[in-house]
Amino acid sequence: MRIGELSRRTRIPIRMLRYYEERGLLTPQRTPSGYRLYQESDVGQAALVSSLVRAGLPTRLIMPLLDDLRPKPPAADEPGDRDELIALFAAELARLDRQVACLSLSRDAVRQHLRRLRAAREPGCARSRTGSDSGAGRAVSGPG
Amino acid sequence: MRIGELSRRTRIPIRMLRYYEERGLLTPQRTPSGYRLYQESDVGQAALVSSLVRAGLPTRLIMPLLDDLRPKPPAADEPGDRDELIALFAAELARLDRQVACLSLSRDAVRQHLRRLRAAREPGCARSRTGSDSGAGRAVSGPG
DNA sequence: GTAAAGTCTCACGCCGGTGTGAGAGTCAAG
DNA sequence: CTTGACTCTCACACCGGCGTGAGACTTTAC
Repeated sequence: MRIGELSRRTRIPIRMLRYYEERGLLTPQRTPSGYRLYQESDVGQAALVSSLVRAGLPTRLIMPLLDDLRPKPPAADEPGDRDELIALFAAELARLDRQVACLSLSRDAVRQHLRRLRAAREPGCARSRTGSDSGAGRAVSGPG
Repeated sequence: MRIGELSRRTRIPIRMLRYYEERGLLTPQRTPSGYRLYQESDVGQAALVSSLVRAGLPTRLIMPLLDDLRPKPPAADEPGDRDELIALFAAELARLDRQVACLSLSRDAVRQHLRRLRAAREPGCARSRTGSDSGAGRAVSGPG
């Protein structure tokens, strides 16, 4: 499929799909005329990438993550900077740990705040069903 | 205390402390000569703010959060944009939930990746106790 | 052939969070 | 007084994620 269809199906702006490619997170083929050609599996991949990006992960980190999550043979990287890589990822892991902690804390705070906000709204005046949903979800969906 | 001490104690760059003030997240008093004067309680506050920011919360949302967490009388905001605020925070909450999930996933993947990396390095050579720490934590600490 | 929709690249710009430096004022210590 | 550490404001700039527009080409539909 071409970029437009992928965009429609994933709800990811075309701009972003190109951006992901620029970052090496999506590697569509090209038609002779230069149009990007995506495969069915790219739908899931794109959604995943988008999800990770929105989670605040730097794209640099997403790439190796994708490599790791895919059914890839434990092939030969360049051994040599292994130690360096290990250090890098260890640092990254620590950072992620901290970030998760912060995030959880923030989430709890927001939750708390929301609760109060909602409680404070209807002290007595019954105001049946003020729409208070939160259209979340449906971002990462498998290609099926 | 002045900004330098606060910076040392919170490990937050001075620049950022000023930035937080600019955003209304920290409101130090001033000496006659213009120096910022922080109180003991600002240590915790600053740490919290920093934590929230690093978690990806936009500063605009942090402000009302802080208001909420503080021992404040349930005073009169402008009622009117309440609904708007609620919607906003609901969306933010959803975002955070997703973010936490994604982040955890990523963290696990990184962990996994690290494990493989490390395993691949020492196929046979016993090398007792390869240091594998990750100095996380100790970001948000209460003032006392 | 022509029009319309889709795509390409390139490039500018915004925003939020940060780093950094310049130039001036403040304060404590000698 | 001078000196050095600290602080002030202002301002430029970077980076990452994103929007948007220009100008050219491709594909599709009539």
